[in-house]
Amino acid sequence: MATIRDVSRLAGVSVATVSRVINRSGYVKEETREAVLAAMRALDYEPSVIARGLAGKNTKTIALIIPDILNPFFPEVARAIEDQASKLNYTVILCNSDNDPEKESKYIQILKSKKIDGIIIASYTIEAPQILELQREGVPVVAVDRAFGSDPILSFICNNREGARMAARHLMERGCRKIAHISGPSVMSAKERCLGYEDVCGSEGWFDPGLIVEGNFTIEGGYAATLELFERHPDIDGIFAGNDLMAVGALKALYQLGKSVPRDVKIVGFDDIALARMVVPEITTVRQPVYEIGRQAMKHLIKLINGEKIGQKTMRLDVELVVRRSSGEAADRV
Amino acid sequence: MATIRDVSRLAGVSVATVSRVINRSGYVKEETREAVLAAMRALDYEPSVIARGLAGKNTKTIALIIPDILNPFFPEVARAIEDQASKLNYTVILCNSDNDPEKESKYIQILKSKKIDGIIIASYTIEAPQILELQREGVPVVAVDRAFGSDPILSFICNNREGARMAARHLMERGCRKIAHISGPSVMSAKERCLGYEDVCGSEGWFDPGLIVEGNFTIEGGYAATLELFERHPDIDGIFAGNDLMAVGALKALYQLGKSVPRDVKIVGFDDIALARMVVPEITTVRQPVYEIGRQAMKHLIKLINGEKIGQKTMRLDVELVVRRSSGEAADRV
DNA sequence: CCACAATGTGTAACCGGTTACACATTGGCA
DNA sequence: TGCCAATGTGTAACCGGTTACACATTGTGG
Repeated sequence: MATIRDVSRLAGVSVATVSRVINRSGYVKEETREAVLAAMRALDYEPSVIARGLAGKNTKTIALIIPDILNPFFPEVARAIEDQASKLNYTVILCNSDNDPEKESKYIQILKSKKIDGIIIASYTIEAPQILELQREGVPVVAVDRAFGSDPILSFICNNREGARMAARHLMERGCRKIAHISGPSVMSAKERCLGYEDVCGSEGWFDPGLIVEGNFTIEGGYAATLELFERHPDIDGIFAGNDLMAVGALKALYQLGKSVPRDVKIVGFDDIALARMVVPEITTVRQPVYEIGRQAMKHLIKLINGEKIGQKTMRLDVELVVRRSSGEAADRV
Repeated sequence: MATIRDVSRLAGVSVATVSRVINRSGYVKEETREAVLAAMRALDYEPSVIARGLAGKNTKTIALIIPDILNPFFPEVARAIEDQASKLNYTVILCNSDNDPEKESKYIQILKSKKIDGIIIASYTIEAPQILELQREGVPVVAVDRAFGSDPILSFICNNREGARMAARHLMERGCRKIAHISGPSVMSAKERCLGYEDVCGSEGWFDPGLIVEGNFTIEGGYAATLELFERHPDIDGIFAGNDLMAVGALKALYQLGKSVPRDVKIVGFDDIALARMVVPEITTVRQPVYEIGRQAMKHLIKLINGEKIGQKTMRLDVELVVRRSSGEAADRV
């Protein structure tokens, strides 16, 4: 690969001039510029990102830390972020943390030694102090799907509580008289969804705290939670699952129990991952604007990288109810 | 962050000695070694991967080029590779190519300028010459889920043909008398699966070339293909789909047609992605050892990176039939 | 006891960029 | 016309490692 010195030699100028042309910095006579560009083309020259990084500039690399790419929610996040990154000539390092603080720390250590420009993190385990520490060391961080209260951390999440209300209201409108909630682990987004459910159902005559069961955001969790729910309350006719995975688990459990969806029980999930449309019946869900969240996260990370002073707080994006078969009319065939 | 010179100063030795300690190269007196290690610890020193890379060593970074992380097959590949990479202190750059040769080239260009150590590629579009060119430039490449005939390219795939035979035989054993095949796009693995199907079914009395329909490896493709198949052959009682996504599409189509699975029609997929266990009924499938493929790919990529001379050819891993409900006894409830 | 290998350590060039600073040259305005 | 700002370009140090080479020092066999 050609180096900047090869180019400078061929163009008959100094390396500084070539660097100026590359970075559009300082003064360069138009004539010289052309000569340099010609030389670059002739040599098929591509600046070394490594050398640039060492010399104190961007490495054009960011890291995405997620719990597990096998969880179908995260490929959507990853794709959105990678798309944006790629458009901006950035490259994304994928890190699966398994929500293990130790793995997380190890990764962050390595990422720092690689001088990455910034981190987008979606983790249930990482805590504010750790992120603030990173920021202090000069590493821009943006969180997604995770909020941090009043700490000055930029994060993009959706309006969980309002979405949950929409889901619960929808089930009520469809005639459900006993609606259960399968909640997620005790992270903020799961709690907010639970609160939204309580906002709508908490004051109903049929409400009972036993209608809320934890499902760990997994299919298995949703399955087990549903079996447990029906043991306690055989007359449940609506389930609002804290995410789509648990909704799918609920679907399987109901099939097992011999209940028909949506005739006997209606289901609403949350997230609108692709899986929601893959199962039969397709699942009604609250769509998170995942792609938009990824886009915004990346966009703002770049701003932070470029040293722009922007407000570091929690940004909430609107959600949308997507009605499908799982909450449809009982008469519907498919 | 402390630098190697800080460490050398504190330990009272030269940078060369520190470097020797870090790399376990050359001679270093045990005493000196300890002093250096102590200094490193005291300063919380971590060598800069960037500087190392510039100085001609590994960047401890590899790239994974896949068509699309949203296709549920690829998170499994990505996870396997990332796990291995992480164990070996490597970091993975994720690239979605969308099977677009232009995007692919752009990525490869960037990756080279980042001096990554190697590439693992899973792409239907990339062709042998491009990979050979990369190799010539000194970039180690390993392919997964893709073979390249006689070209000296190391690739890991599964035994598609034998797997397809297993699937077809299984359907026959389960009593199917008219088995259709939904094939994938014209890439080698899809073709091999089709051949395996023909090996088993081609000589049956009921066989008809019209029983093979292309489904593009997508859910929608599988759905459409199934509708088309049943229009032509309403008496089909078994479907071997070239991958699980198309099997899920077939499942949806059959539900739509009012056919019961497995009573009226039995389905077998291929890959054993997590989705196969998420739908109802769970799908019988031919399991690719995806994790093992990822592990091997990464392991061998490292060997190539380390300059080991290893045979550059297609490696086939064994598959396994995983019997689930979609091909189960008609009497089965779930 | 000496020659020579094995061991131990430091100096400085190098990887390929960026950039502070110095040094022209040009041009506009008092 | 003279002076100063704006423009244009080059030199060389620097980023933080690696490593060839030079130069001790120690150990060993004849």
